Amino acid sequence: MITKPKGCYDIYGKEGKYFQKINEVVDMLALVYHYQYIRTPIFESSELFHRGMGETSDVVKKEMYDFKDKGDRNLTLRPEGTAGVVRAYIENKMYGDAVQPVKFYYNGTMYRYERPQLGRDRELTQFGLEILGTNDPISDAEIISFGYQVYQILGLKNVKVQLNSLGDKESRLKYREELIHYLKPHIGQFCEDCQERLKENPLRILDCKVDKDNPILKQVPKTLDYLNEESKKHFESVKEYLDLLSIPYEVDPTIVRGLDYYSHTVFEFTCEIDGKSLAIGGGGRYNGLVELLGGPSTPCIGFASGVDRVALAMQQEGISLEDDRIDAFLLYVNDEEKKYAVYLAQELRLAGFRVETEYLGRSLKAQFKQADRFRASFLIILNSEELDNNEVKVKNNHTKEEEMVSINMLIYYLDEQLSLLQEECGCDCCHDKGEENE
RNA sequence: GCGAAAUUGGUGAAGUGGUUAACACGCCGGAUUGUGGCUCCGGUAUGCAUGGGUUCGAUUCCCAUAUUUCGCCCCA
Repeated sequence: MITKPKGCYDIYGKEGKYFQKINEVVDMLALVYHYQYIRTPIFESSELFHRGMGETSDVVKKEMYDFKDKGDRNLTLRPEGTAGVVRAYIENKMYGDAVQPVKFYYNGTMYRYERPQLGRDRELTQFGLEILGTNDPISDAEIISFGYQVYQILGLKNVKVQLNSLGDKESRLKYREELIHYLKPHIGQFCEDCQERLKENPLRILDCKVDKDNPILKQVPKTLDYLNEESKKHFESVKEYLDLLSIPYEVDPTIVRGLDYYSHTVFEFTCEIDGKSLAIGGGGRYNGLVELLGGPSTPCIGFASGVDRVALAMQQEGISLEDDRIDAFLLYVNDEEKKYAVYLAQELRLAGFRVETEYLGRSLKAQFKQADRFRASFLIILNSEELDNNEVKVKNNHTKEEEMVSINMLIYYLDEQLSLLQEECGCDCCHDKGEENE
């Protein structure tokens, strides 16, 4: 048997529906927040990601999906969306466009060469936003607002916004030095990994799982204390706008994103699931990246969220999706009826009804079962003799009542009956049956 | 990149070095020759991830590979 590659997933069925729902909400919000859709290549020159994300990190060294094509070009499956968008911005000289800032949203698959484990696949789906060309704190607030609203509209209850500021480059470097200086005398008390981290990645010590309760960390210098005046002002302003927009947030000094390109505002969205808080999205300001990749100095902010994880969170919170019952199932037995079923199915579908029919030539009994599986509101039972009289038998699958309906009137009849059903039956009795236990 | 465990039909799974691989759900058919969701009856694995080996004989033992799960590194 040919199996899917390691760390990849087939998304379909119920999970597929969650994906569709998320996409729908993102598309809708993108429209009203006025973000244009961008679709960049799934692979890019390796250099783009390697330069953008900092050559030294483990991420680049061992966790990129690098490959060579037949022309011996070094390519990499995109590990995230921002670098591609920034490349497109520079390559298409969008910094010269009349409309500024440039606001994009995307939705697509990303790839990471990692050892898979729960919630960490090699292929994952993310949607994301970028605003390129403004440093105004209202853009920080807008990005966070967009993300927050996606989760709200999807119905997630336990989403938290955690906010921090790394300050500008100058503040960050100063902070890093201070942190190393502070931790160095005590580093013997930390786990081996942290002792390694001190040199390469001291900020990561702050959210080490092993040492999180070490009292030394309670007194640790905070990024916020090392912000220069301008950075501080920016951060204060972002918070004010978030208040204005009634977006709840917590300032959390341990939010330090992994990539080098972040500066100033950084944030994460987490969702409480089974007592664990799971990051479902995150982002921040990356004022230096456009320049690093060869464009003019351009302030930007972005956000990305893992669709897989959002879907998981929705599932865990028991958010139910729109009813997927069909309106009518066409039952038939002989060939004449079958032909009519095929014809009628198209007519009804084009009139906007959700219609199914029998494909496997099963017994009438089996067709009834099938119709129930589809949770059909109406059963249309075709009978040659009745067809000759231009009539079909329509059975209301809720009341079990049957009625002969003239074919001319069928569309009108179904329309009326369905709205009646909806009025009477906005109840639980026919919704979510058999949808539980998952 | 490192470490550990798992892999039996459409699904959940039990089980054994030796004739027919339990049970349940599902599915198909019948009882009910065009009205189902209940009941009863019957059917339902080219055979136990793949490739080697040990053996008179392996799904059961050994090795390798693949995938999955968990932990580490790292986290976009």
